[in-house]
Amino acid sequence: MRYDPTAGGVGLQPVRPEADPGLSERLSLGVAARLSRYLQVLTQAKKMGRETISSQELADYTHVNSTQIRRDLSGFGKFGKRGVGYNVDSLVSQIRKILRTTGKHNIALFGAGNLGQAIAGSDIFADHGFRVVAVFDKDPKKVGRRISDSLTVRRYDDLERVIREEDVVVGVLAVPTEAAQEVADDLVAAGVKIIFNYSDALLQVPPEVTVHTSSPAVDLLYALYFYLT
Amino acid sequence: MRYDPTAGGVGLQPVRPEADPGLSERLSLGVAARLSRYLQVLTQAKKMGRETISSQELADYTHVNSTQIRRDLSGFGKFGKRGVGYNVDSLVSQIRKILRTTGKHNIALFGAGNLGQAIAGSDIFADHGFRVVAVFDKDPKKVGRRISDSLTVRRYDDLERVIREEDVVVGVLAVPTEAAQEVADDLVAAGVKIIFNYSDALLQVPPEVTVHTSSPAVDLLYALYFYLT
DNA sequence: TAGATTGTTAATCGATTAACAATC
DNA sequence: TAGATTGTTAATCGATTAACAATC
Repeated sequence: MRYDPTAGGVGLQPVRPEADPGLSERLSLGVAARLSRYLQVLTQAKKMGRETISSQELADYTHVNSTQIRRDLSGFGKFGKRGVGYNVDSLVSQIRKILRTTGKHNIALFGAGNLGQAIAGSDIFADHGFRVVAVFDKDPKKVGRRISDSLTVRRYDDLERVIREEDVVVGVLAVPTEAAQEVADDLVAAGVKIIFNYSDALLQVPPEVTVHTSSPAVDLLYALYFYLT
Repeated sequence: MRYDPTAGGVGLQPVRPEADPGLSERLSLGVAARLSRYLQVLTQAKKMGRETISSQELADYTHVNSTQIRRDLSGFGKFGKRGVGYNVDSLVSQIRKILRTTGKHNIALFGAGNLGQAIAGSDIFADHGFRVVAVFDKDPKKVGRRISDSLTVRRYDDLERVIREEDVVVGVLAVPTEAAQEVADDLVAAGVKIIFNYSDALLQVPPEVTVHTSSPAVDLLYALYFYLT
């Protein structure tokens, strides 16, 4: 592909030193990253009513080489039909099975400002089995406010209890940069292992916790370089 | 690294077949992607008052291997000091020089809803030399509304003129999925070559136009896989 | 049948890692 | 000096690509 945002492919590491030759072998980071991206495009294609899709079309949308895509998929079975392509529905469920993300996963959202409301109101997460089950804000004036049909802003002090009761696995930070580290610390203390950071804070977390920082400017810089040269 | 969002590294392609051994050689996609990420961390580290940073710290924040980082940088000069690390300020300007993104670049934002307002109000873009110079919305009720100190929502019909007059190089779509393709078409017609898409639409654009679709759910799915296994 | 697209191989290229001398 | 960290090499592994037979 010409432009790869997850060009994070860039920067992969081995996952475990020991071998596990069975079917239950853990995916490499690269394969898992790419399968996730195929899933996103397939989900959207399904919404648009597409029944089949070719590896070339998937390549156009994901910026992953079409041969690479066919190879990634054929490693798990013969999902395609020659001369036709892949059935969208069936490929979605196959990849979900491979990624073991067929279940529902609960998210807690921090910050009920513009960004928080935008996230709560969108279905970018819902489409992939993630559900925002709680929204927190430190501003007492916002507590109790209705954010969507099913969400009301909660008191920040209830964080630990809510995370336990609602079985939250991911914390999403839509708070000001100055507040991000404190929320991250509280999430770590509450046992959350995945943090999605929309602020530009550099978060300090223990090694067992994964932080993903959203950085649209990085993608723009990258795109711009190839535009300028 | 354990977790690579730009793991887009995943899916890189050769840029040009011909060789160009001079100093003006174009960066490979992987290198450009990684340099962009170093820049983001360095910019934030600078904000936090850090004077030096080691390749190991950069590795922790970017999820790129520290040897890889030292190698990427040493390809352009000896920027570090043994036993000390890299000077943050000087590394920022070196990388900006390499990426040729020292100038200012103008962005037009589409959609003045929650997400659009969040983007206009943040400095994620501003920190990297991008400036939102115009905000558009199709809703007549929003036109004329003040979004920030310097931004007022404009009429969508003025798109072409504004893009020309303001020298806009990037269009950011913070519009509903249904509206995204139409805006993309109009941007392409106006000559914009980089589109940043926050909707989950699968945009159809000519090959010379680069689309980056923000997909937080993809990153979550990926992080979740390694959490579950 | 003809056209399209998968599944797969083989070759190349770049990323990743460990290791360590150089040096601040 | 002692400790830390860069710059660089060499080995390995995975991504990328072209090419094409298989087959829908």
